[in-house]
Amino acid sequence: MGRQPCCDKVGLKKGPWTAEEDKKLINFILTNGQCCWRAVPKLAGLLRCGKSCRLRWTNYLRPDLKRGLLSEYEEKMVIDLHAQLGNRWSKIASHLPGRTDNEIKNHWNTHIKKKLKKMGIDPITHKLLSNEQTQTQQQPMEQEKHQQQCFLIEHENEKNKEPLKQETSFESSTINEAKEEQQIMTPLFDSMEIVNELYKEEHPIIKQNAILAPCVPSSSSTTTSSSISSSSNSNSNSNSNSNSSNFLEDLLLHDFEWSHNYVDNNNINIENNNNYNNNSNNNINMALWDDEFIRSWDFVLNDDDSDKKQVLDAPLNQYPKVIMDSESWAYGLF
DNA sequence: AATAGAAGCAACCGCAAGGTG
DNA sequence: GCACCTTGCGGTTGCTTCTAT
Repeated sequence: MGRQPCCDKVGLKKGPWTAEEDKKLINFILTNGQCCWRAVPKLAGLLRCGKSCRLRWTNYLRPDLKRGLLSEYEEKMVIDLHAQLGNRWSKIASHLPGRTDNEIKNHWNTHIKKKLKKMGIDPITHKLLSNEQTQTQQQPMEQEKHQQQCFLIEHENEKNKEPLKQETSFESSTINEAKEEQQIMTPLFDSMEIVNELYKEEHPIIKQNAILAPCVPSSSSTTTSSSISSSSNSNSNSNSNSNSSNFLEDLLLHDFEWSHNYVDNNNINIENNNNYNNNSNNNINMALWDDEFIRSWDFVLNDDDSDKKQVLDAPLNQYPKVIMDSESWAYGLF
């Protein structure tokens, strides 16, 4: 007995999602919440299979997603978690609020893997590659590798003396989890330290608040440098609503995570942040349901704004990725 | 300016796990 | 325990964009 396909593929659309499809999906989930994905396309009027809708929502449309490149700290975490968990991207993603398994997987395959290889580190085992391998793969990098090895040995010794403070919370939780899961791999070196060097060597330092999309109360206008944000500001003044923080709750979106507490991200040093493992309760980087964000949903639902209409006609992926805060999220789409 | 190749990433596919009757 | 269904996961594909020549 063959397995039933997830959907009847005849007549269903594939490939990149259009803005119109996105809008339909968002509208549907806004009004109905996340329910049986198989039924979603039919009810939402989409010629997609449920699987595709779920994927689109979880990987791209979900409001709590961060956009843009992984920050330095996030990348460190990915490497460290990968050393412990292997290719279990969803597990890794669960430690990085706002990031999807797909995103992390892609980033690993396109960026981190290369960097590690370049440094003579096997991205699978997180151990140093053998001399034969590294000689054939990267003779020009020989000197760099030697420096790396020296660094590793040096810091391994330092680590024995004094553990790094910033790692304590994160490591304890991940290690506990890894124990529960009968940890498969044990990295030879502390990958956090490996990556510290990695960044020294070739990765430009990126301001974290530029990547992590800080969210501030609407009274202090956020300047995330995107034209999308600035255009939304002018639009948002007309329908500002002090009660709007309850707007989505009114729509009974039970599957969403309701956050009422702002954290002033300007004062947050992510390096010292121990809340990463607490993402469901203290999502400090994304205060999702701030006024600006709610207004953007308002716009989504009331799409009679002809000014934005023309933007809707082009597929989303034709637009450059921008640094998104919660305000610009929906305006980035619409 | 044109073109080829590389890089990046959204989306697809198939399988497995978990839930339900 | 079985059959069936839905959801989640990880590997892979293929399109778009970028970069080098």
